[in-house]
Amino acid sequence: MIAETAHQTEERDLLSRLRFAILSLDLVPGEAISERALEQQFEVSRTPIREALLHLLRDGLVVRDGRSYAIAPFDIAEIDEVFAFRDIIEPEAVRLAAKLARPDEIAAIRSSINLSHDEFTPERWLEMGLDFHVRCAQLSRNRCLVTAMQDVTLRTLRARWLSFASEEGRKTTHREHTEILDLIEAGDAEGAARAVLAHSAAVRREVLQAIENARRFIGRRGVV
Amino acid sequence: MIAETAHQTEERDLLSRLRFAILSLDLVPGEAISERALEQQFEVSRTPIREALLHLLRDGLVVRDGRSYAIAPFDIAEIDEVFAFRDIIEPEAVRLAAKLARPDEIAAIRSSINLSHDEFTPERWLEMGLDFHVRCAQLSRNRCLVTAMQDVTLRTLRARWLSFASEEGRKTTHREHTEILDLIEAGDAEGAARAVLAHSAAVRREVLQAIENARRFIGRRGVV
DNA sequence: GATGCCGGATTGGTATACCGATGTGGTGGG
DNA sequence: CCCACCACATCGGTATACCAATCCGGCATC
Repeated sequence: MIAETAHQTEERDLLSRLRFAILSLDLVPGEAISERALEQQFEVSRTPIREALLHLLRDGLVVRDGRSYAIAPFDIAEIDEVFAFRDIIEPEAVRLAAKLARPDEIAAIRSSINLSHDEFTPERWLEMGLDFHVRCAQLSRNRCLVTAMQDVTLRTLRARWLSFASEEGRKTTHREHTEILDLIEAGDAEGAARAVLAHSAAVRREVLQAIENARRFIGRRGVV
Repeated sequence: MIAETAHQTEERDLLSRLRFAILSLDLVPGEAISERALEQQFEVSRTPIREALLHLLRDGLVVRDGRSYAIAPFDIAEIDEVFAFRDIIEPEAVRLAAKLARPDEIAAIRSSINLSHDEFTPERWLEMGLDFHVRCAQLSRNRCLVTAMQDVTLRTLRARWLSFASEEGRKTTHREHTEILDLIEAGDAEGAARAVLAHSAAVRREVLQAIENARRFIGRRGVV
């Protein structure tokens, strides 16, 4: 079990490295990329590159026009659709969570978000912050909701990356997450649903603002 | 544009062939499969096999335990979760559809389901029958809803395949689909939402019944 | 006879060679 | 000077060779 992931580590590592390169805008949105260029850049063969590209394609960080790949541009319309979709599934997810969650599961999430709140590294914080919603979805005991929530977080990942910097935003997020968790723990399904919707709206504003602020850093083809 | 998909055809073809082999129970649920065995069986190299397996993994028709692949067993719990998830997203999808759909789009879907009703080949019929819900989701103008609906249909694809045989079931499905489309066209959002829920419940019963009937054909490891 | 160990067969992961298609830049002709 | 055309570079798709890890079976030993 210890060495079991050794062969996966490299592939996971490549996926993470590629994803990080996209998130950090090292690979600029809208830019065409080729398997062979990435092969040289990341010093691995095309086979794992292809596999990673398929994942990123699924996650919406990479797009294909015809035969060639490109870094996905910021798509305001898509982000709107993602948030609209989130507003459909997440209230229902936390309603189910409020009914089904066990205290120890809630405690685990609570310690997780407190931990991530103490950690300062932006990378860790972002991953934790996104993880919260997925872990809440897991409380619903519905795997479809979990994967859908994963999809939602992944598709807004880059936009949120733009907006992680603000200390105030972090504190707000932590407070709202805690509030949601409290309501789930109290079994208040409707309250949790409302809190989630409010949180979603706040994040949406923050994200769209961040894209607007970053617009000049990104090329014309970087925002659609 | 005509020959543009020539190179894709083979890969798509492999994916379709593999999927068909799984759906038709030619590859039995729960059975372990290896890339090299498939390579010989389908007479293509491992590279496209790997790619197809990744797709099928995502669609839930193939699972991994550790390092090796296996045909996904029928997972009753998962099917329940899929239908529960569908009951969350599809009512909202048709509500949006009822508000946003253009008459020509509805007409296109209507002719499509009538066409598929006339076609007798089970393969074509199944694809059309599943396509209906995805195309309704497209009317919502929300790509997340579309992909989620695609996911839902794919994850129940094999189970529905088991239950496609009945002529009566086909007629019922066609009638319910027509009814849903009528309500969307009339702009009756709530009526369409109710009709979709009723249809989902009917399909769910049908599917679970089909699995129960097929239980003896599938091995012990074929149903979880 | 049971058990433990070792060796070969098989697995997935990776690297690489080859192919046909596509797009592009340079050159020659109008 | 402009346009058409051809050669070449490069792309993604495919096939295949190689590797390390793992699994299984048989043999030797207790």
